[in-house]
Amino acid sequence: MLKSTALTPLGMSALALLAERPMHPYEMYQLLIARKEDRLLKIRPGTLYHALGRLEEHGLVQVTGTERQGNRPERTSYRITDSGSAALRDGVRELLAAAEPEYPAFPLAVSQAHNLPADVVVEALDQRLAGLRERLTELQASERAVRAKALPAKIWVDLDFQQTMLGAEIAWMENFTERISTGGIDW
Amino acid sequence: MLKSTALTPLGMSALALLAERPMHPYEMYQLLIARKEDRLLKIRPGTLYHALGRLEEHGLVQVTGTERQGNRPERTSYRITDSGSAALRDGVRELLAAAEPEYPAFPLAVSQAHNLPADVVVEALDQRLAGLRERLTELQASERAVRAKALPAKIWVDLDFQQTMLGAEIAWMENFTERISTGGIDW
DNA sequence: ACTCAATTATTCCACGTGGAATAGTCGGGC
DNA sequence: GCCCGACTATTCCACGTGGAATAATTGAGT
Repeated sequence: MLKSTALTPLGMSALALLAERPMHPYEMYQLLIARKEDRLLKIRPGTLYHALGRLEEHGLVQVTGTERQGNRPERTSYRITDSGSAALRDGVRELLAAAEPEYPAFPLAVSQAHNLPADVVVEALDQRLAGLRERLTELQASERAVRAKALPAKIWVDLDFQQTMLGAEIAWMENFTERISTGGIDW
Repeated sequence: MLKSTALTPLGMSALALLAERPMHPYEMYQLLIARKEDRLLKIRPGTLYHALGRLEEHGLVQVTGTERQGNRPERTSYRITDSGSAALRDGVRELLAAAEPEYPAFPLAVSQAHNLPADVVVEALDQRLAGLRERLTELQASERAVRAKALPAKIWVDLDFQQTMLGAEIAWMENFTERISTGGIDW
């Protein structure tokens, strides 16, 4: 299987679902949404079909069959193969270990902010801050929800991580806007 | 200009360069690398040409002319237009204010980590930690370098931001691996 | 009973990225 | 004086994503 072709995020999630049980793409879509995995990756039904097609080409999944309900479009179900299971484990491990930088857009915006007058920057950052605080609140709510269900901690560690990172970003931004407003940085 | 088509990161950087002075794509490439902007975005010469083409289609830049040195390929130079300058300012402001989540791969990996045995997870995370610490060291070196040049602070605020975020990530990971190793989270 | 909206389920096209291919030129070592 | 590798400069193709298009079906309100 020539480890060559690394899994895309969506491919990895799809494989993980098929590791639970066989299903068809749209069912995956519903499950991912129901489990709020759209907090971790962009989930678009169209992309999912492409992803499954690619996984099949690479021999990581197989079609188990197609069925039809009334006059609806045919549903094609997939199941994971042995090399698919291996690829999933390898993929997760590599992703955990990967230190290659990713490129969020906000730092770029910060680096270009000097092109704008201070008051415009502060106003924009205040808007962003409001949005980030809202997201943090949602994450906290999600954590309370899973805690209430007494699920094993290892299932929701990612919530903890996201809250930590979001918290750090908010703190930095508060400090930064403060420094601009009070002239701590001259603009 | 129908604000419709948002700037891509590379498009924004290219526009910012042309706001300084007209130049040709490869010159932009060299400048961006020299300024270490590849810490903020992925810079690939090929992509740059496409980006310029698109900017031109949208009327944000104009060809100023083409010249040829000896037998080398023709160089096409661009300059920014008025609506290009406006688009740059708007783009930076919107990016600063944008609270839409982006989707780094690591949280996904964390959420899937429960598929792997604890010792494999810890080993992978240790690898990652090493990489992150290295990147932090580089950022610190860069900051010392710009500080030494006594450049205005608003030019390198992004270094501060990236260090803060990287520091938060490292701290979380140290704590997390600790909790797994000592059984604080059961796996 | 009727209609409008949402859901089910998939296909397809346009766009942006990344990497390879191309091809000429310059500088350094032997 | 010659060759090799790095640099200059651009083009092109393959891939993955995201959104629109399609089309049938169920459910909710009137």
